[in-house]
Amino acid sequence: MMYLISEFAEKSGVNKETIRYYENKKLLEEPTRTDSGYRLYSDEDIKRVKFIKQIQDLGFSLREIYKLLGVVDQDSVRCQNMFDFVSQKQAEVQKQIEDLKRIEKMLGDLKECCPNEKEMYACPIIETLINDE
Amino acid sequence: MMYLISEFAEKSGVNKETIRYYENKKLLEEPTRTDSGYRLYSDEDIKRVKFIKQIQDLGFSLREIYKLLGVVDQDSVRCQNMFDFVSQKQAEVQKQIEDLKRIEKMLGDLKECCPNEKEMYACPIIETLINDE
DNA sequence: CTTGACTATGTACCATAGTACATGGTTTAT
DNA sequence: ATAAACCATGTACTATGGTACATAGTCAAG
Repeated sequence: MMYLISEFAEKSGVNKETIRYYENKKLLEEPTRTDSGYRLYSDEDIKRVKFIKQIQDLGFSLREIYKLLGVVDQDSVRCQNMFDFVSQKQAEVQKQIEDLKRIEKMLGDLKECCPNEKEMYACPIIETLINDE
Repeated sequence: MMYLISEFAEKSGVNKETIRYYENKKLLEEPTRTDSGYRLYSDEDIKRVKFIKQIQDLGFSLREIYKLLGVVDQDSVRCQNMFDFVSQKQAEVQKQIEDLKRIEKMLGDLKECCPNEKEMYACPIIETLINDE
């Protein structure tokens, strides 16, 4: 069962420009072609695009996915590599969360320094930000 | 005390292309100029750039800062607006944290499904991601 | 045998936040 | 008076993840 690019894109849940973009970025192999040069895709290819999308949702960049797929395509020790990959990303995400928590607290602190009369001209938030060096 | 663009940029902690970029984006007003057209900046301008940088670190985009500075420059009801601005961003940051927490948990779950023998060929993580539709 | 729908390629464009560079004018120092 | 060091402008380039479009070839139906 082979598909032309439009049907393939639809079944994969992306649009066809994205397919070509992924091909260009080496996330997808060069597909087989018809005699006239039309790209042909299989169900395996659909799985691959869906995999890309799934893992992209987990915060992986296309660059990271590219590296990961290189590992997957090698088809050896891939389990260890996948585990390490996920672990590293988890650590990154944990750090992002910590960073955002710090920012969230700072925003809360800024609100705290606001007086109740919010119609005043002098804004303590602005003063705080400017003078806090 | 007036500064040429290089000294101004250095005192502000950004480089001079960034200054011109900010001017272009209307984050900084058109500066006064020398007879020959050189930009001249004051200590007030330095405060403004530092303010931009401070609030940028809190997760505000330049687009948002532009709007915010519009409010600040009007110099009326600015405290209320500033308070609302910070509150809204805090809510956004809280949502980002929740999203990242969900992702962090999913990454943890993926690791859980890994067997102890990490040398195997079949990778449960990959299977999970492909079949999890 | 022509029209419409599909495909190919390359390139430009979107936002974001700048950075870098080419070309030309100005100022300062020797 | 000339070179170094600064400034001006405009444009192109960086990364990211695509989207859109112009031009041209292909395929199926009527």
